[in-house]
Amino acid sequence: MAAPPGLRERKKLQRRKLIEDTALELFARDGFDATTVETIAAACDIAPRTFFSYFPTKDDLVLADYADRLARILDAFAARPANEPAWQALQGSFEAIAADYESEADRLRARFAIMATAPSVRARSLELQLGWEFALVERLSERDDVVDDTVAQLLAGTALAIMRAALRQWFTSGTDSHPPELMRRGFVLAGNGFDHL
Amino acid sequence: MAAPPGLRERKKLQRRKLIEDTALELFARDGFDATTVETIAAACDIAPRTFFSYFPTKDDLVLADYADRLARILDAFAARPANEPAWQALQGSFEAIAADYESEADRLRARFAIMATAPSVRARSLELQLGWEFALVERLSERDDVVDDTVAQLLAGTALAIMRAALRQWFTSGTDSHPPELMRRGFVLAGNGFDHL
DNA sequence: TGTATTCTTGCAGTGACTGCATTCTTTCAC
DNA sequence: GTGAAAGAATGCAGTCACTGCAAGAATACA
Repeated sequence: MAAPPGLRERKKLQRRKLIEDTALELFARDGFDATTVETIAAACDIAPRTFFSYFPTKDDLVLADYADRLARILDAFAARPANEPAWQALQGSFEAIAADYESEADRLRARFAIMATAPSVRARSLELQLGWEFALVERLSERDDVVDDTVAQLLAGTALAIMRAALRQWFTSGTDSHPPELMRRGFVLAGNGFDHL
Repeated sequence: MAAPPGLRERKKLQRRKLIEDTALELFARDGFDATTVETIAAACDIAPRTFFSYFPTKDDLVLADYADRLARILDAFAARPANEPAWQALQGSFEAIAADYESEADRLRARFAIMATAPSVRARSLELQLGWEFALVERLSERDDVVDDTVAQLLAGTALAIMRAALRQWFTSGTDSHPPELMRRGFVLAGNGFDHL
């Protein structure tokens, strides 16, 4: 019951993907604000009301992959050797998803463009990332080598900051940069400490 | 023309403060979502339309002090000795505003409560803080000791992460903690580097 | 095939926010 | 002081995201 999850389930996923792709195209063509939910619905041949049973908000549609992304980070983190230092484990996990990012450059670049013009999406993105931070804090707190909650928050917060910086760098700099490298560089810098800067 | 800035100007500031105070009270009493702009306007004896000439959005009303706050950070940063290392200058600046925070505990606690229940405010808060980050990156990039843009983003991003962690700590932990100390602690930890954690 | 379950849809409504035109208040030159 | 110019407050009509609800359609399952 995992391979063919029934017609209903299949249709739902299919439709979800259709909405996402269609909307992203419209956003790219006409802009995020200029594209109404009604327009998206019409382009997908669904009722406007139906849109909201697939995505909670228009903003969230743009960030639809964030949930999976978080799951990937947490999985990667959990898969790290138990005796590895916390910071190193974080670095490894984030480098792993950096590789994911690289393989989806186009989609992410489109999103970056949307965020540049739609403050609400940018804001929501940051809020979701704050959720990642909390999830990481939780995992970090379970470790033996991270006793202090403040330390856990600092580690997670810095890791996310590194990620944002790396992605920003990736998008603004030329095409010759690679997320995993940028991410690693950030982790190394923060790992060594900022005191000598 | 700076001391008595004219009746018009005075009334405007007065009214702005009235709206802010009234709204914050209503939010505390009835909740952020349950308090409509119309209600706020009625309580202030102004037309609903007028509200929006004082605050761009309902969210922004809650975060009305963020602009001043940023100005304070930038001022503090600019006032730092020129030969001081970048990270140390950041630390000094953030400890300075941490002192501000401590003297406004009540107001900030009220805001913290609002953010806990109103995701849009939380999101907007993070977005405004991203603006602080950019402003700091700009200032950092002007310095001789920060040549690399990635480094500037890392420094600023981490500083903001430290600030958030410190404030979170302040609000969740007992009343015996002090923002400047919490802030300093974060800066020291990040200053020393996370590699040994 | 019939029935329960799970969407999809339409409808009516709320609430934030905007543009525009109007009216009122403050300012300022005379 | 008076009158015009500038600025702010207001009212109105409208857009758009988003919601609850109830009816209708599709799917699952016995």
